[in-house]
Formats: sequence, structure tokens, C-alpha cells
Amino acid sequence: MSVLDILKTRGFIENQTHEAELSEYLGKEGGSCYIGFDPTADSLHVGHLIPIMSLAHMQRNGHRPIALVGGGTGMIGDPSGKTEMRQMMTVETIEDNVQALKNQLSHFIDFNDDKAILANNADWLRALAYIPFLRDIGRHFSINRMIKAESYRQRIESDEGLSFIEFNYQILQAYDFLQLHDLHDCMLQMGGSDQWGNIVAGVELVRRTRQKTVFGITFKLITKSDGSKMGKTASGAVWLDPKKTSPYDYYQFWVNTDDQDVAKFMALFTFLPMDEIKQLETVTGADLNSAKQILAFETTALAHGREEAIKAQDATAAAFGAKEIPPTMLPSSTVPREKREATPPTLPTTQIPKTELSEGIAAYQLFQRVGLCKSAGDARRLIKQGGAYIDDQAVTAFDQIITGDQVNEKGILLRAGKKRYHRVEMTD
RNA sequence: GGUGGGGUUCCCGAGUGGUCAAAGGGAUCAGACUGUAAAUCUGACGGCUCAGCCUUCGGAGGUUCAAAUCCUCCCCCCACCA
Repeated sequence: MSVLDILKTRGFIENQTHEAELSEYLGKEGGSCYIGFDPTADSLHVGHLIPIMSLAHMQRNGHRPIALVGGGTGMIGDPSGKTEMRQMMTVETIEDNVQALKNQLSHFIDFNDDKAILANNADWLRALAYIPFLRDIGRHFSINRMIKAESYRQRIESDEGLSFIEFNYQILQAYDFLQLHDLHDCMLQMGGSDQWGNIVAGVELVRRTRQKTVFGITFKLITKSDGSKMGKTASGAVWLDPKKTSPYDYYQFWVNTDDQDVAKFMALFTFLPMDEIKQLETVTGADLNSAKQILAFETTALAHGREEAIKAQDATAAAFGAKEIPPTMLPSSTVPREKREATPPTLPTTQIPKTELSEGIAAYQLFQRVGLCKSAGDARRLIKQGGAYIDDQAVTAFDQIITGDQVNEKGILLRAGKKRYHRVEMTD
């Protein structure tokens, strides 16, 4: 089974060029493919996992993935799918982001011994000479064709319009493909479905200038069962950077997957074998929770390492109760299945001086102070509605006084609702 | 540049002088039910030293006992025309 089939059955692929040739190319080892990443943020997020996982699949099947960071194109901004002009970024910011990207990608892809390449299109784009570029590359592009594309047309008709540099984005991206083809023998570009136009432009440019057939694949836009885009929560994107989204929160994000999405996400975001994932279809009701634990464990282990995943699992057990995971479920997963002694989770903690605590703090002020509630009024409401707990005891009065006597060696455990915890520690 | 229509609490959107902290919906947060899911039901949803008070309706002034609502100037957005 070639990677192409794997990606297809796991639900990655939306569209592709050259059905037969591409299948043949990926059927034998030693191929190469690339995906572009925009260095517009200092961290990747869950939305980037589809391209990342697909590169990882490529590598696992004997091909060499290339992650192309848009150090050059990031200074322009891709108009595809955007309705506003992008903010231009400084060179320094982009350099920082490129470094961060590589760190995160290396969790999924092995960059050692040139088994994968991190390329930066700044290397060739910044040195570009305008006249030769127009002569050699620009002449292959038709304005007529480009302005017919939906993404450009929208922008052209809008009041802001489309600036000349943005208009060149597709040409530059096509040129990237050409460069990677020349430098690394790269024959395949993959990308989001909004990239189809840009990818095809690259395919054509290589054909015209090198008389070679190269390929393109676009990924499906992954939506949740309710139709919304996946990867966003109320508090924003779910980041791969542990400083921006803690491994525990990352794990929780996956545990909270909708029932209907579990199998789909398992196929896309883990490497567990498909025949085992298929068996999930017969799992219903509360048993699905075990599947979600596995999903969360596997995804967290990929992004943050096995150790962090175990910590997150234990913290989850402490907060929500430990459960055994049946050995028959996804047997290939190396998730710890036994019911273990729950260890206290590494929860966000606030330290409060002893002197202050001995005077006593009203419960609602405490909840506000640690950030569980955004205002005193918010905290009052929470308490009034019975959603505030201290050491698993519901707080009954908003002005209940908390003093140092109630602090044991572990501190006080505050809880808002079912899922939000915060620890208070007393300091001298 | 001209003409017309707008800017309301996180978002959409009602509100044309007092009964407006401002309808309705969405999002969100609690509670119930559950399986840390979904759906449903209930409640909350500007701030505070909370049966009271304070600050909000693009900005600055003004009229009035009283303004989101009326007047003046300014800023921004949208549509059509140029």
C-alpha cells in the first residue's frame, strides 16, 4: 500500500493531479514532497497537524519530506482565502518564527541525516533579480488566467483591492516549487484546499520550464461534526508550543472531542492502524471515552513526548477519576491502560503570602484573584449558581472567608465548574 | 470628490426623549441530565464596597428636569455615482 493510499484511506486528501503517475511515483521509495508553512506566528497549532502528519506519513514510507518555511513569501502575504491585506512582517520576527517552527516540526519529523529538509524560500527569493525573473519565470504566467481565480477576483472586486505584491504571490510560490524541484528533486507539493491554484501554478511552471511532470495534492478542510472548523476553542487556537497551550490542556482538548469525530481524528492525527480504528464504529456510549483517552494520549505523545502524555493522563485521572482502558481497544496503542494511583495534576498555581491568608480572603475575591473569574461580579455569580468549589466542597456564600488554617501541605484546590481547576499555595 | 445609508454592550441585531444596563438571537459561563461527548431543559451574562451605586450605545461639545434617542462639529465604515 503506497502512502497515497494511506493518506486517502485516512481521510487527508481532497484533490490531486495526475492520478496514475502520482500513484506510481509514491509507490516506490525515495520520492520527495514539500509543504509550505507560513512563519506568521511563533507557534504552529492544531490546524497545522494535517500537513504535518502527512509529511510524517511520507517519511515513514520512505520518502523525504521538505518543510518549506516562507521566510521570503511571509514578507508578502498570501491573498488566497483572505479578505484583508496582511500585515507585513519584519525580517527579525520571521527569523524567530522560523526557528520555532523547526523545533515543533522535529517532534513529528526526523530531520537528522537529511531524512527531511527544512528549506527557507528566503534563500532564493530575497536574492532574486527582477529582470531575469520576469524573463525566465514571469513570461509563463497569464494575467487573464490568474484574475479569473475566485480568490483573486474577490479581492479585485473589493474596495481594498489587491496590491501588486500580493498578486505576485502565486508566481513566487510556483517558483518555490521549481526551486525545490531543481535543488532537491522534489516532485510533489501538498497544501490546504485553498492552495490548489498556487500548487497547480507550480506544476505548470515546472512542466513549461523543465518539461517534467510534477504533482500536487490538496488536503480536506477538517471540520467538526457540528460543521465548525476544528482546532479553535473559546480561548483561541490550540497551540503546539507547550508554553502557549500546556500539555495538559492539549490532552484535554483531544479528550473533549465530539463522539462523532473520534474515529475520524484517530485516523488523521495518530498513526494507529486503520483496521483497529475501524473497530471503533461498534463502540458506543461511555466506552467511547476510553477511545478519547487513547486519542488524547497518542496526540499528546506526538506533540510533547510520551512522558508529558503520561503526566497529562495522570493529571486527568486525578481530576476526573481514573479509568481502565480495555486491552482490546486500539491494541497497537502504547497508552498505559491499567488504573493507576492518581497523581495530583500540575495545575496552574497561584502563591499567596501567609500573612495575607491568615487575615482571610473572601471566596469570591480568591476566585477572581487566581483568574478563574474575570471580575468580582463574575465570581459572585459563579458562587451563587453553585459552580464554585474549594477542595471539592461547594462554596455556599460568596463572601465565605478563606483563611490559612484551611491550607494543608498541598495548598487549596479551587474549582470553577467541572473542568477548570486552580491551586493556591501559601508562601511564607 | 458627489449622493444616500450606517456606526448600539464579545458577535449579529432591535431600540427615535423618561418604564434602558438597553428586546431577540448567537457565543460564553454555571446548574440539571450524562460519559470530561452531543442534544435538551434551567439560570446567568458591563463594573463595584451588589436589595444600592457607578460607567456604557463611534468621538467631542450642546439643548433638556431627563438623551442610545434631539442639535452642532469631527472620525470611521458601506452602497451607488465620478
